[in-house]
Amino acid sequence: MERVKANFKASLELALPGQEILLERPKGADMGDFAFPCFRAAKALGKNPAQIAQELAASLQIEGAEILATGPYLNLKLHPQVRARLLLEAVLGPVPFGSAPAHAETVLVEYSSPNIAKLFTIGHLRSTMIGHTLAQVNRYLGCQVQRLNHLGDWGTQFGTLLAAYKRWAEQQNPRLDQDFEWSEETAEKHRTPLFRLFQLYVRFHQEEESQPEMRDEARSWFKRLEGGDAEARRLWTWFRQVSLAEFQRIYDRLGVAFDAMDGEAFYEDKLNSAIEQMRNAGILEEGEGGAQIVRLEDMGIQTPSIMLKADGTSIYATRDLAAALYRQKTYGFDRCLYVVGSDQVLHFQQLFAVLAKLDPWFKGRLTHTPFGMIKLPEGKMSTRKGNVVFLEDVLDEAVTRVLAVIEEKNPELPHKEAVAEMLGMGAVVFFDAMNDRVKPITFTWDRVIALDGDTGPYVQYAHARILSVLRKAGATWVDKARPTATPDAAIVPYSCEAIPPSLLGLEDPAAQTLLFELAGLPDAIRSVQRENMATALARQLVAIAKAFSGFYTNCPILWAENSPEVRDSRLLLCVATARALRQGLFLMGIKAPEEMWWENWWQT
RNA sequence: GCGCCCGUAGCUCAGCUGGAUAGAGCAUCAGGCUUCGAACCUGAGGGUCGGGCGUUCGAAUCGCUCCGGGCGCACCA
Repeated sequence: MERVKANFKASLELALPGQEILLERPKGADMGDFAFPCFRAAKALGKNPAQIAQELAASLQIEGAEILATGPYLNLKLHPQVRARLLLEAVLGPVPFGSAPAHAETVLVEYSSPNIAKLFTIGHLRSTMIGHTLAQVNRYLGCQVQRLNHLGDWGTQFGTLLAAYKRWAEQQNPRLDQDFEWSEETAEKHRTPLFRLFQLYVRFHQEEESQPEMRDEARSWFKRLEGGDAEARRLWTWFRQVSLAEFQRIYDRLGVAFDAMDGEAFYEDKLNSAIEQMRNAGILEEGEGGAQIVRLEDMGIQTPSIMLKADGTSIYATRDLAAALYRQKTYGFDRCLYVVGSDQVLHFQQLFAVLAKLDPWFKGRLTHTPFGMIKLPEGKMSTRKGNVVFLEDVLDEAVTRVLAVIEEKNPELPHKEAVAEMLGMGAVVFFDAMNDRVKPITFTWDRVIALDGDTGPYVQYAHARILSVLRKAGATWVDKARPTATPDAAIVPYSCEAIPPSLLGLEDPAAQTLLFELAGLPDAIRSVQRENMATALARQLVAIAKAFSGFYTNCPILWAENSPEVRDSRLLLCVATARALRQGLFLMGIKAPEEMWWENWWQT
């Protein structure tokens, strides 16, 4: 497929010397596989674009394809047989479809980064799953990826927590294992020490509004913590431990993992040298009220970056700076992506500006990948105010709804719970990717857990139907659509399949459309890497699933016109589609059940 | 007030390094299961791409401006 494209491009370069040849993907299979818009060439040559297209169509020849002038476009359209052969070779060949060979580029992806002592909300899902997808895709495309979880385990919030614990918990419930008499538990499953910590945090902020002096209490506790106070340290360690245990449970459920979990506290002993570097560079100065700041007006940023507060303690900017310097030394990265919400754009602009002043090496290597916040219909979510939607509640609700559908449509299905888990997760995670833009999302249960239409379960359903057909065709066919071994972090490995000489039965327009959409997958994967958004991949998977449905309803597979050759080519197309869907979902962290059925190849 | 982001079908959103007739899903309406999974498919209606001006052979896409919404703006992260 790539060879034909390169061939086409080379021919055009020969025919139009000096012109830059940019090939596009036509809108549909009937128009062709590659398109060359003639507008620019027309302008340069002072001719009508449609006329140029016709002249080129008459003069160019590519084996196995027609070259057609369609208005101002010159389209290369492969013969159906050739298209089928090239595509099946690409999907079923030895190289994972759409992947790229390993190369030396090192990409750091910082994502998830929850705050200790707070619970995972639906808001954390975005950073976690977008980051996971970016990490997977970059690895698939041959980059050396480091997945970093920059845990929020340091800062004034711990002062808040320590102060709150001392005030209300130490006497009443020092181990946080039972209810506070002043609180209302929300649900049985939240009755954990971490949830009690969360309650302390919320209460502190509520009372702080009427008693501003409590803020100083919190700040002084953080100062004690940063100063090495033994009691503060002991409690901090324990809070952290309690939190990590619950985070891990959620990561396991989401199938997300990290190469490093160095939180903010990890950089504590690296802050001084970072401050020193800034001082030596002469960019640190004293601002209003005695804080140490870096002025950034010359970089077009009016708000200076605070590096040390007036009381001498560090701030998140200090720790982010130290982290970047540490990563420079440790990984020598080419790119570092920060998958963090759009409410922090200014912070990252400041951070990148300070780093660029400190060392030009950083220029162009740092990218903030912002995403829109998730709002509730009644307004912004705020952990402090306690009006949040917890991620686990969303996942549980999704699974419950899927289970209800199963009971209705397929009550005999074995392993219902496991299948429901995969589909519920798929619905929530896929929804997030479909809308991966900077716009804020208003959370409503029905939207996030939709199961019909352009959703994860739609794609998963297409996959399950394919496997159902293959099961009826025989065990060897099922095996072709199954991974051959445990996948590594980004690649589901499949066996290489020989393509038979005859590929009858794929000339039907529905089959050709499916081939065309499959051919769009590599571009979609590259687009994820380029745009740092999962949207293109999610939408291409829907397009493939939709095209499969068309193929499935229009082309009989198992009893295809009494022709074994037709049957085999169509089965092969099914295998290719199943692999593409499964691989694509896998990159997004979504599992594809075979019968909406339990399977456990990824666990061992 | 200043800065950044966003206004596309009734609803939720794609499409944005300018290019083919602006596309999906949901909802509504009309059809399709004695045959490979109907968690599906086929069709219909539905649009001043927020308004205006500009650049261009060509603008949803680029620039300016106005309107509407979100976020941020020095010791939280």
